[in-house]
Amino acid sequence: MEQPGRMKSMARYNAKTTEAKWQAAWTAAMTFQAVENPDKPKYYVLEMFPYPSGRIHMGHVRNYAMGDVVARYKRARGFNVLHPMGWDAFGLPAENAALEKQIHPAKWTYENIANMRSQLQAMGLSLDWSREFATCDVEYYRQQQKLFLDLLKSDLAYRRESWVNWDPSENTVLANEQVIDGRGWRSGVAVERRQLSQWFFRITAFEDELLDALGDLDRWPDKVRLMQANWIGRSEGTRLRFAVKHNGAEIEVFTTRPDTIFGASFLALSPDHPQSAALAAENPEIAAFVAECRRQGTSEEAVEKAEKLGFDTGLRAQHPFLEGVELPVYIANFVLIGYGTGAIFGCPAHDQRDLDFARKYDLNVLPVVIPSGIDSTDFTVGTEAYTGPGRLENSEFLNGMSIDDAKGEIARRAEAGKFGTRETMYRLRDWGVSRQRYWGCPIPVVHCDDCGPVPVPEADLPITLPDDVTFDRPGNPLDRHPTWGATNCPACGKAARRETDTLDTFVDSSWYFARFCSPRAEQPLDRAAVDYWLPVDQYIGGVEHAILHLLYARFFTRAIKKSGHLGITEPFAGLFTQGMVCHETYRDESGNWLEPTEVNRNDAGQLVRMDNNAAITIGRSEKMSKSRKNVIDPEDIIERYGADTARWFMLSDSPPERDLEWTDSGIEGAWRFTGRIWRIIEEAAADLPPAGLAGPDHFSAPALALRRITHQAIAAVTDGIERFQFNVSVARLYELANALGSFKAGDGSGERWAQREAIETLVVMVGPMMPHLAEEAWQALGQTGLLADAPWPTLDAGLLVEDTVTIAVQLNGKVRDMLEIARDQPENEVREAALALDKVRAAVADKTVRRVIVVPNRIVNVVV
RNA sequence: GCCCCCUUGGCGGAACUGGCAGACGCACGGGACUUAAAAUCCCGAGACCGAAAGGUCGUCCCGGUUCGAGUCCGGGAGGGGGCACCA
Repeated sequence: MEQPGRMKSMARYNAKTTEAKWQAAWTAAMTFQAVENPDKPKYYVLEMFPYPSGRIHMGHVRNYAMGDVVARYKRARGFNVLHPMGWDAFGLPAENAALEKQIHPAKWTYENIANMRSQLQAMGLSLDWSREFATCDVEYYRQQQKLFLDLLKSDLAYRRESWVNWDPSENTVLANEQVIDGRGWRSGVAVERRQLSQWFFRITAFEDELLDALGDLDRWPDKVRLMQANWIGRSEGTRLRFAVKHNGAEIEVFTTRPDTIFGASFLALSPDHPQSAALAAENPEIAAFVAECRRQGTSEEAVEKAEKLGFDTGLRAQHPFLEGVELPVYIANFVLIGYGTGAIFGCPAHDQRDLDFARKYDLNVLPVVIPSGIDSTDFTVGTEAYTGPGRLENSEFLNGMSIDDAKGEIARRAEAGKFGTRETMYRLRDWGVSRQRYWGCPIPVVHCDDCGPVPVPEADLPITLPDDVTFDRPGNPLDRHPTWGATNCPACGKAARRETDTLDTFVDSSWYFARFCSPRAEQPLDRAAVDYWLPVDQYIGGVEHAILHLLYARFFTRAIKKSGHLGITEPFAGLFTQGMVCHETYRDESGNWLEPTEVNRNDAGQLVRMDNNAAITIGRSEKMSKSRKNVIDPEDIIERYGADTARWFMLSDSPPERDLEWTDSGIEGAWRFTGRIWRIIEEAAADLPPAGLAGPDHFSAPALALRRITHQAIAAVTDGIERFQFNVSVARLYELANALGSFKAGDGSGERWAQREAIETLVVMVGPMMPHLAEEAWQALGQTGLLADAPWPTLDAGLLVEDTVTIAVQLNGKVRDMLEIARDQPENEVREAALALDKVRAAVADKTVRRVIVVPNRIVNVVV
């Protein structure tokens, strides 16, 4: 195969030198440095900042290619664009690297940043690098510590006990992903759940607001808004108190279905419920059962999927509405302590989990909601609970009511009898921000035996991480550092210990977008700068951040607004979530994954191992990942084809929100197109009229036709970018290039002029996607300024509409013929013209025309 | 388990608000250029029947609404995502 760099044809476009040339030109002219300018409309484009893993991957290329299209396009439309870049630089991988490679997390991180920065710079992104920072910069986390103190002041940060995954052999807290089948990923030892005193942010203070405001985020994907709404999980329900028969205790349950109370056949407590603990203390069997439950995973999924298990405590609770009816009290593994009251009443007929449980423990299943049209005596519940609509039966005073009325009636009676209240419950829990790790922002608090936790005075900030730490032993290096933790209480002066927890890295990413407005400010944020730039007009990133990062950032914005750091409520006015980059997977005969570079196509067209020509198995396409070895290194691609080609391929074909399939032929096609554009320009440039010349009054037919195509392309490409359909914009650019490729300019009036117009339009509109090639072409066309500063082409709407239209003529809904007719003809004329067509006459023949539907300029449907 | 999304030629996909399905690209076939190849350029192409003209079928499956459905509604199948310490 021919090497791209050694093409012998007339196209001498050299991506490597050209890209470097224009990158240097943009830097020299400080083209992308953003300066506040109240006279210009601002536009803040932001891609989710990367974790500095050391190398960019194709997901980054796709993300930043999209963001750059928006940034450069908005610049061309006259906006003052802010497009910054930084590093989400704290987190676990640096500590893992420290452990594995004996390299300090800071050194590892900053080396990675340097490497990735140069990789990103090779992409030719229109970034303002003067605003760059990393969240592990002392200056950044110093400002973050101030924000933490403000959260403490406004009572949005607090401390309480909470459950964690504890690895007893490594003496460390594990992330969920570090727990595999209930065991620590490194130690292989069974993980325990343990309570630890930890810091929390009171996100629940904004739960209603965070939910309700989703409705106004109309430039967010519905999917993300729905995921956040489900996450917050507001539900209206009733809290009911049940009296326990023999010990006089009470059990409070929360239910969203109080209407089904007469179908209740048991109560169930979470294993983590205080009463379960009390019972366990007296009964070793219960203690064993609770311990068993704690070995099951903590995620909602694990809890819901596990076999429903219960333990009959022997306690009996009085039914609140049925004298003499007692319900057994179980401890059950499917009741979550974190939601509601940690106790439920079970109505098996109308809840699947309760039904599964009831079948297992042979409890009564009494239907109390009957679907309309079915007699209650005919209605039975087998293995599937009935959760649909209906009327109440078998329910005393509720009989005949709708579900909603019955819910209201129970709540009223419970409130009147003082054994229950209406209540709104949320699934959302406060945000636990404590991490027992080194590589994070130290929490600026001192623990004093007398005063308790005391905030560090602002003047004493930053609390910096000590450099002399080791990772040869498990556990938190801050905790076992010989001197770092020792200090004096800011309140009483007595000897005290520093907080050794660091902040969740989601805190770092909850305000970085605001810091970009004034990255060197002495305070966390400069009000004038954030008031000018915020909110982010277009945020772009992976859908994997749909819930946590975006919800935390929305919370944090509200939290720091309370302290006056900024004035906005919602940080991201527009959000776009891109799809992943995928590639086929390859395995050899023994099932080992193979990299694409280890695989070759043989003469028979089959993929084989490059080293020994052995057959391989091609697996389905999956997200590029190191574990499956199906990765393509962007650096190799940029080295071989150039950044423009890589960017163009990322934007072609696949809709941005969907997954993109990486193929060799796809990148080859993109690369061919760069050559094609360059040829079009080289062949035409010499014969074009000078730049900036006014057009003639009259255009020949071919010139006019080309102008129509040009302006139709302007409309379509612009629309595609505005609607985040870059693949459609790309297709329209191909069409324009195709039209130019076959256009032969003759002596007809305005033909050369129309050709220049079309070529310049192509170049300007290709600019946001392939900026280097476009700059080079712009120069070749005799332009003196930078294309990056050139305006977007102006649409002449008069050239969009043709004089005649082709109307499809249908008979009973099936297309039978076409009708060429002047556009915007009166309806009756179109109808007559259609009926006069031979095919229509033949088909109608002796039948009566019952109806003729005319859609102007589109379609005629003759119904016989 | 619960919640959500997706499904259109050999492939990626296009189709504004219910109005000509398959734009554009990839792969493929034929041709031009070339000693030859590569590159480039031109032409072809949803499937089936047909020499052709033309016809029939066709947007995962089944049903519905409508003059008209890829698009709206109901049911189903297959694939994917999220579910609280990965970032």
